[in-house]
Amino acid sequence: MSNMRIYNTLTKKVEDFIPYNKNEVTMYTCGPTVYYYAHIGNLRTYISEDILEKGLKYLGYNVKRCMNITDVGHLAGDSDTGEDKMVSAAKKEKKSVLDIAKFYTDAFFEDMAKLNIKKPEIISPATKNIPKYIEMITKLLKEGYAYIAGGNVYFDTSKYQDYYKLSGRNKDELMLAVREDVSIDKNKKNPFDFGLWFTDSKFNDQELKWESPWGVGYPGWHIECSAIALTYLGEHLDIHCGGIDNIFPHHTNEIAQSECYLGHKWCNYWVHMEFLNDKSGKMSKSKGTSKDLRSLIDKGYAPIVYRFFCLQSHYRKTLVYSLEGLDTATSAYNKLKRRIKKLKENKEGDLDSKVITKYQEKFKEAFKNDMNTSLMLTTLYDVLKDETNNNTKLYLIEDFDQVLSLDLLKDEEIDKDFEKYINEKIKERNIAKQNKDYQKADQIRNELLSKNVIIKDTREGTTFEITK
RNA sequence: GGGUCUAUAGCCAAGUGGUAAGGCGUGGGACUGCAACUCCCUGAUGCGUUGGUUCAAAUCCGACUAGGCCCUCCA
Repeated sequence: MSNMRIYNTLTKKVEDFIPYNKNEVTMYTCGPTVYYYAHIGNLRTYISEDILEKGLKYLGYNVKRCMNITDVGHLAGDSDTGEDKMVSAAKKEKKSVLDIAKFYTDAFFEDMAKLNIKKPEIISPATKNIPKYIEMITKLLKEGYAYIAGGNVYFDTSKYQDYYKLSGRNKDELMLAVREDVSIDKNKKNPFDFGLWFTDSKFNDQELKWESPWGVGYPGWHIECSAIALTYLGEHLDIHCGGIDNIFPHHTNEIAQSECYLGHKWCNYWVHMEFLNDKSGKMSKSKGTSKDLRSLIDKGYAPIVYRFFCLQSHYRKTLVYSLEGLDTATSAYNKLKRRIKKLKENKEGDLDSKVITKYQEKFKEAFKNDMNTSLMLTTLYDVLKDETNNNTKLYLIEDFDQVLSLDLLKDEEIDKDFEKYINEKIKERNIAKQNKDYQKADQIRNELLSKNVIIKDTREGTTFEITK
């Protein structure tokens, strides 16, 4: 069997994927900062990661996946508030930082569930790993990769040769403090050194602080992911995922501190997910242009349609968010479901293993081709069009849906009373039709339509479909 | 200013040197009391522009143009 091929940011090439341990894959995915609802662009990343995990499993790997929840120490950029995001959200909502974290963590996993994103088996909040940060920082200090200045501990980027490898940058050409809200920290020896532990910063208004050998304080953002990944996934990581904006500095810094701590190479494959943009560019929480899943649902779009919308595209291409795109996806998704429903209503035939193997191979090839979800969907359409019997098709659809997770075979649940009501109305309408009382017939049809029930007149009789 | 990525029909998108998949939409037809659903038919002499390599380029190389993202908040 050929290997999966995936784009690796580290080498900037599509490469064969070969895990460190034969059939075992360790996968780390940067999780959310839980100070507000995750926005849909953010969720796009998690959808792609979900496909990656499930696709690897489909190929036969055991995947161990870990995700962090950032509930502390993430510096704020919101102008002059001088607070970190968690603290400022807590103040605004008059709750404690931990309450905020709990609330939005729960909301996050609710959104994940609505999008059929599997929960990673290991989820760890930043606040639960303080001893590991301290241990790592202690070792980095001892071995000279870090230094203390102004009460804080910093990583010394000049001690790590490959610091700019992931981002392809050049130290001399980076601009300092490009964003207005970034001020230059005079404690640093090199401008791109980064904080490992703070006891004194402009974000001193922290609710959560911990004892450490360097005083009471809180960890820097970057150490969190390294420590959690090392704790739960070991010294050799196969895949590290995240949004493309994390390449620099977050992932760059993770590599630096982890490899200096370990003394050897840490992670082989860095996989970055592109953005969901609107016509003006990036949508983000801080720009105020973000939308969360709730707002899509309010507009009448099903979460699963958003997943479908994302899968039509490729994870390494920016996808433009638009109502037109969502409408197109809704229409395509509903049509797809209807075709599958027809198959279910007419189950027949013996499973044709030859056909099954043929399409499974095609589906795998699509996934192995740098996770080409668009081609995976095309394979699904190929199955629907094939000459084979319905049971074989249904078998393949169910098989593919292990990865796609589009609820392809799921039936809408209908309330029994509602169903009875609809059937009565249909009977009433058919009588009206027989009497050529079309006004009444249309009136009933519109009435049902207003309740999201679509009437379908077929040769075999009248049926209905519930939308949403 | 530097880095990095992208550019195929109205939208999403395949294509990895051999003569432009697929999905949605649009238009036409069948069906229908009219619709909806379904079914059939329908679209790029063309792949941002421009040079080059080659028997052959959307695919490789160069230049240019446009756009995204990053340069210590973000997925």
